[in-house]
Amino acid sequence: MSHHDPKIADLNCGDCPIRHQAVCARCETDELHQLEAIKYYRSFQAGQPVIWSGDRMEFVASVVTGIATLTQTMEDGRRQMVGLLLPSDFIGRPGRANAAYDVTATTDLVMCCFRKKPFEALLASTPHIAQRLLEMTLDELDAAREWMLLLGRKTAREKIASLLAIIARRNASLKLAAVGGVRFDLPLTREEMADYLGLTLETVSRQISALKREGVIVLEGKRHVIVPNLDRLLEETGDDSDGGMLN
Amino acid sequence: MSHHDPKIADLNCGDCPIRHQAVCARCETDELHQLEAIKYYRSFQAGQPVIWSGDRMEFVASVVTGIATLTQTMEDGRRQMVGLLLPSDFIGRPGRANAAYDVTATTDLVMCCFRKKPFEALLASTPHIAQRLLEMTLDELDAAREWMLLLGRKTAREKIASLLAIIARRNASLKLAAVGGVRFDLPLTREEMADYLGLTLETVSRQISALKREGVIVLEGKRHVIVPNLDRLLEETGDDSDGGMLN
DNA sequence: GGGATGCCTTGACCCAGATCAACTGAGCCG
DNA sequence: CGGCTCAGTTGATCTGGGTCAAGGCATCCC
Repeated sequence: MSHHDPKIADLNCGDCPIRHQAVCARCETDELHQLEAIKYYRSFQAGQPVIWSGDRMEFVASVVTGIATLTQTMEDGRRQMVGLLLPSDFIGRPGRANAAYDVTATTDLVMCCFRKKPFEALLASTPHIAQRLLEMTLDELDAAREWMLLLGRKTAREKIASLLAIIARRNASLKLAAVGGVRFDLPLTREEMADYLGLTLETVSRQISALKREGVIVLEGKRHVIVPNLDRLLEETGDDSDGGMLN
Repeated sequence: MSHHDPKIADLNCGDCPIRHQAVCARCETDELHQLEAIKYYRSFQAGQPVIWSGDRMEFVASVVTGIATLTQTMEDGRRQMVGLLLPSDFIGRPGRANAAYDVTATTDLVMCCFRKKPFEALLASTPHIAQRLLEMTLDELDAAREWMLLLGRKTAREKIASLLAIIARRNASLKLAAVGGVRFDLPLTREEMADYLGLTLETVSRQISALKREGVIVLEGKRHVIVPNLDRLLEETGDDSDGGMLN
């Protein structure tokens, strides 16, 4: 990883790729300096655990690059992913000493960590940080509730289509819906998808094959997906067509 | 309802039953006066809709007494409850003009509403309100994630046991786990339970019958539940025995 | 009283998705 | 090169919970 980010360890907040999306988004330059004083970067390789549920957490953090997952595990091994953390997403909970979920890096990951105690102090003294964190938490709550509908009521096919649509949409917005369809790499293994969707990996595989067979998606290798017609995919998600204009 | 709350409409915040749990929990008396200036009460009868998803919302609110539900509906009628709102819980999202979910009163309900615009102004100027709202939102996010595990991975029996345990625990804490077991009334119909748990009402009914048959619970009528042995019920939830010491 | 309605229960049957198992293919290492 | 591991696919079979259908039992209203 060090070859693309040779200096990530001394990255200046002003040059940070998530400067305007993360908890620090609303900070003025002086507020940013205060955050800068308590931050440090940590990197993880794809597949590495970041924290185990129940571990003491000495920091909170923002994802800078890469993807992490939040999962819960039952004693008998059943697993449910409860969050997918993308760049700018926040990890940890102010006011809580121990992690509530397992956090794992699914791709190479760089996190911007803040020591917890001083961060909590800043939260109390810097409304811009508290406001932004509230806003982000409300967004996550909405996402969690949307996921509850998926887990409780959608069919396997709808679940897969919904997951692909979420990833596709995220990439479509960046890459301006190129002609010839949206294309992206799946950041998750079949098993991780299964844990996210409340399915088994076999069902995930079968449903992906079915969508491929019917031309809704095209696969290049196992991980690279091409969506020739995004509306077609969206129809398969079970959501109402006009993506519900909130806000 | 008016016979227990003859003067709910001019209740003073100092006498409010949720004074120390709701968004206002941390407010000093002067801050409370500011909230008091923009508040008004609204009552709903059991079964009444409070807001429909997509409706313009001119207020945010706290539940004072009674229970409300948050549900999402798909075009074809599949429904998933995504939140159960108990006294002190917060309704609405600052910064959002339209409701994202259907809100329904499942019992007679009294809400303490704040006009949205001035509430948002107070949020920005009164850190005690913002802090409390952040804390409450983080708690709801945790609850939503726990529910994701239930929806994605638990069996029908575990789902029912988990729901009963949540309600039982809430009552046990109040009524100091009386000898002879916890007892409570179910605040939800079988169908509402089904919508909460991602099941059908028939399955809910069958699993409740099974728990009754096996002596895990005792029913008095359709709605009154007695849990002779809370640990026994907890074993059926699938959660790890030592309710995971967070915080 | 009797019909209507709402909530709940129970039975019979079915099917979507889980489970169990075999197999492919790519990368990796000795 | 051959064997190993890891990720994914596919088939055969099973089953938990859904679906469809029939009743039960209060409550309410004419």
